[in-house]
Amino acid sequence: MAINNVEALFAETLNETDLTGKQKDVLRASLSLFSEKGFSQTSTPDIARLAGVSEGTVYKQFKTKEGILRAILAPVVQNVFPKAADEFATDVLEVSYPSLETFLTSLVENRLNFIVDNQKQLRVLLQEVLFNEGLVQQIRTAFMERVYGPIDSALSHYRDNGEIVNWQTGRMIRYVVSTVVSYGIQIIMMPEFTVDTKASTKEIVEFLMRGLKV
Amino acid sequence: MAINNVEALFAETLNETDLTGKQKDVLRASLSLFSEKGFSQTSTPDIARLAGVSEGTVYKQFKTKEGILRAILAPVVQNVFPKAADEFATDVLEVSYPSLETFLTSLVENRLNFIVDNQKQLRVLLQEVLFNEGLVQQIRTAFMERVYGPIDSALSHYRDNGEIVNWQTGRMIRYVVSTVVSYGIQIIMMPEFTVDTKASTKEIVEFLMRGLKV
DNA sequence: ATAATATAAGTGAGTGCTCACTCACTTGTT
DNA sequence: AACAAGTGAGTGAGCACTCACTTATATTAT
Repeated sequence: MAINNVEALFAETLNETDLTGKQKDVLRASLSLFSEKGFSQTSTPDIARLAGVSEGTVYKQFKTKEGILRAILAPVVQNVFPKAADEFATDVLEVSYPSLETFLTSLVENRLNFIVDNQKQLRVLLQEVLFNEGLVQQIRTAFMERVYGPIDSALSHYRDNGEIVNWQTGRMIRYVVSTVVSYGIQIIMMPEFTVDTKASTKEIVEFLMRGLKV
Repeated sequence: MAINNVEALFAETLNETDLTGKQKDVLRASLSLFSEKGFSQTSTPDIARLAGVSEGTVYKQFKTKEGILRAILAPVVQNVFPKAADEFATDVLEVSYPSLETFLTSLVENRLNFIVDNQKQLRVLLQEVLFNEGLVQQIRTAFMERVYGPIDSALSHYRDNGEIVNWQTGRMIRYVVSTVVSYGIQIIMMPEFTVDTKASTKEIVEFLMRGLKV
């Protein structure tokens, strides 16, 4: 049974910065409100109240409301894909290629856990990508540079070995991502229900193996 | 090559109401702006300017900005699922069950075309479901009552015949929906690129057949 | 057929409120 | 004493919405 440790993770991220205690309070309050109500429906007086600071404090470090949003999302955007790529390199592909099932299991479980760990930020990110084309471009670039490459290498390996269907990488990634997201959306939209990431991983991989394996 | 006929469809919907010309202008302008900028980032002066009416006119019929949003989304929420169910009954299941592939092809193509036809409203709906729990509940209820039943019947038929895997209906629906949505998201997020719905349908069905068929 | 009257639709200046943000000042830290 | 962090009243802008008035349309009387 996976435990929702988004608070712990965000707290860890905050601890790594040299912000004052009150500035960290501002970020925590902002994330909560942006996640619950949306960026636009959250006012800076709201943030000040929840953080227990003055309105001027809200602007001291981040200059604008938009700056607060960037401070919250930048770590997610910059870390989600590099982290995936790095973990891939060290944990999954560094030694000889594992079986396809092991590869998919590792990938899927890793991403489900990431969704569990970052669900508030992902909820904020989700609403932002609808109208923030700069952010969409940023995510797309990071994805192509840091994630597509390693997975392309892995899938090419299995394809060249005749283990999986001879489809374009983009197409296969689309199916993997959309199946993971269909479980991930439940985590993001209904945080009151804990999702068994191990059981979910098993179901996802079972379906993907059937869909992709020769 | 599918043509984006959302304007034609929305125009048809408007023609079916007894609203005045200026009121219809208000709705058209509202949909465009809500879709492009989001509900919160759209102001009622914005709507008045684009519709070419006075600010008071914006409120004449719909009373509040929120009322305009409801007027736009209600037809989508009330029609998307009933339409799916009705079309299923008359076009797909009325005669004897077709082959699994024909069934999936019909379903997938129908839903992709619906996404194409309603992409602006779906874009608005997407942002609303993030924070409007009433709307989410409404969609969920409509889905369970009008869509789940017919698809459950169909999938039970194929399962009982030993044609597909012995998985729960909810699980299989999740995979169908998420795969369709992975193509549909491209339609919604990047309307400047037309999506070949027939080719997409073929790819989707190929993957789903592999994933579900025994 | 035309004029008068009633009703509906539309108008846009104005309202009260809240917003994002500022900055002179106070408090806390080094 | 100097500097940094925090404060909160105040600012200008723009919001959603109102409403007294104007214009357009429909109905009725002549």
